[in-house]
Amino acid sequence: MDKPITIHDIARLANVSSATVSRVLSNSSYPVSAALRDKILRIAKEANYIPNQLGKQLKTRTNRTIGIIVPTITNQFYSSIILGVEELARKHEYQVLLCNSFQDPALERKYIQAIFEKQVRGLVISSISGEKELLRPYIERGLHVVAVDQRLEGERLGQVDFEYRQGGRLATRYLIGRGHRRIAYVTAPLDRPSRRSIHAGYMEAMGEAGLSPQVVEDGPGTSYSGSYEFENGKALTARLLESEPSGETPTAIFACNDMTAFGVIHALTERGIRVPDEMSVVGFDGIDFGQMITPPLTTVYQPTHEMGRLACSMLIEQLEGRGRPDQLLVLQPELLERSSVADVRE
Amino acid sequence: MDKPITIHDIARLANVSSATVSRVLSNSSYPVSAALRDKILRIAKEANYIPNQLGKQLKTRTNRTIGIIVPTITNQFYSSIILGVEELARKHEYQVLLCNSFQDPALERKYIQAIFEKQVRGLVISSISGEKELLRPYIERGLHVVAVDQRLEGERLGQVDFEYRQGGRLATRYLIGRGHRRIAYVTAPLDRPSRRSIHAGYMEAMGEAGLSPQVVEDGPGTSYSGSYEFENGKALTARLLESEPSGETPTAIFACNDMTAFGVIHALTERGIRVPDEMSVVGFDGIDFGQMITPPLTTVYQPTHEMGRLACSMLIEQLEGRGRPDQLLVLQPELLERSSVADVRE
DNA sequence: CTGTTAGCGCATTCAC
DNA sequence: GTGAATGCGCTAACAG
Repeated sequence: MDKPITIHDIARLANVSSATVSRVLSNSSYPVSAALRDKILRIAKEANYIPNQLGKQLKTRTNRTIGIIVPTITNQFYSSIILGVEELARKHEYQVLLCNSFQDPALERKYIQAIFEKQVRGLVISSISGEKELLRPYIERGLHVVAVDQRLEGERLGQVDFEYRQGGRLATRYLIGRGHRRIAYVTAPLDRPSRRSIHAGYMEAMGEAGLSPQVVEDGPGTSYSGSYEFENGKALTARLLESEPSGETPTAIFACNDMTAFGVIHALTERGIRVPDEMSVVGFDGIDFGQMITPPLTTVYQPTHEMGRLACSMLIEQLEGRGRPDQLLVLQPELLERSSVADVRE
Repeated sequence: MDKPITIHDIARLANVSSATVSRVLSNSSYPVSAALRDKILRIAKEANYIPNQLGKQLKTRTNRTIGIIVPTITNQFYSSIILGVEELARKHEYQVLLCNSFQDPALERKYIQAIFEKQVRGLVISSISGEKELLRPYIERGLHVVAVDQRLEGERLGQVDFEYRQGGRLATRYLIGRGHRRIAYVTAPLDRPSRRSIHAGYMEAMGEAGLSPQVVEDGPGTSYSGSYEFENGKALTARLLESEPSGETPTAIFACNDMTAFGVIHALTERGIRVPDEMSVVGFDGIDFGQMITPPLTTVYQPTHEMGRLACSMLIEQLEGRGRPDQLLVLQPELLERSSVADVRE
């Protein structure tokens, strides 16, 4: 573990100046005679030269890494977004600094600060705290931000959003089309825009069909853990089933996301209620696991991987001076029809 | 987006030298009078000073970030490890540079190089290519490595390993204990140590019980995609069911990991074969999703989150000069009994 | 085409 | 206690 060799070392070895070495080794367009170039390249190779990017970065004020902040990587919804981001980052020779915020605004704040101090100037974020105030000072100092999944009100940032409301409508209308009249909506706390939008879409579709909505919502303040969504789906289903007079039991349950839908199906199966024969279930997300359970989950598909790719692409455009800093991309929902919904039996 | 302010700026503002500012702002133990300290702190705050870690890192040759390379973050097995790593990293004020290798040795190589160039000196890796040769030159130059999940033969690196063989035995013996005699083992290519070990454990347990093993292995060279494991589980099950005379059909299937087991269950269900009544299934991993499917998957539990934590802890010990660079930690398997296994009906 | 010089922002000798 | 000077490794003017 001897002292790492620098361009000066190889400059000495080659009897040239370190400037020339730099020009060659950094692929500068600056002209250097072929002879010297070859010689330097050869010597660098022999000496096993490895450039120190810190020096380069400090000098050039560029930094080929982008930060990414999501609630938790364990949720496939987010890991899929991250994969998309990383895929595009790789293509452009960037690397990814990953942060899990656990929906904790304090942590979020700390990470943003740390990222910025490391001179990272690109950030993809799925923020829950939704405080654009948090980001603003950094943006003013040159941080480029693309918000994904969660809409962030703010002028100077890119957004890859999703038509959640339309998704809520789509799923609900689909169920109505299959003959369902009593459709429950089961949801985690309506404390963020995306959830409120899905809920609104559900309400709208129910309203236009003259049906009365039935919403079961978890109370706020539940601490965030890896399997919260799943447990919540189970709990809410229990509540739904027990609170209603049996004549009023819904024939279909629409869940705010796939993980919750898994919990719903689990609770149903546990009680001997067959899906979809006795109860239809629709989720929201379209994560891969939906196809692995029995029955495969019918759901509203969100192109997470694509969202990650787009967000990263947008970000890199900004970082490299192309593209406007306030681009808004809104992706449209699609219904992913699998096998968890049946026509209602009259 | 004006020029960022540096310690020199605030030195000027406070009428002191930048050295003094540095001492105060970097929490140096070096003595500075209380009066100056307060003044500098105040001015720095007013000016919204944000330190540039690049400068600091270049000078101090420290770098509070650790790299992590895994095949793919989309597999909950790995995302859970990462979460563990990140959790401990956060506790020690480190950040995490994430890389997905997609089991591609070339990519792996590229990432290691990039990480090293960024002066990152700590790496947690779940390498598939298993070439310790790849790592050696970097280790010699000061990279600290902890291998997780996949054993890497090499002297100068930490390892958090798992008793795969014992896990294979455990699952197989469990099935035998429940009365099964024809137990098939369904696996992705036996091209890495962990898989070979599980397989060996299976063979051993079958042998000692005087039973004949029945192994279905996928051919090598399949390209890696997110749902490979699942698809493979389906395909291998189909092969298993079709190749055997019906009298020889196994009563239980042991899969090399949970995702594969999901595929197995899926294929079974598709064919109207009920789990566990007509066929028992055991997985390997213990990922969260196992409890969300129907029936909940009985499996060999691997404490992935804990593995991530331990790996990171080990790494940080090394980075900070404590702890030996060749520590080996071997975690023991446990059987996670859920509902996908039934006693065999004679 | 090549070399000299001067920093990027910071921490750290060494004088005082 | 404090400041002046130096350099981490690299690139980018500016001369030649």
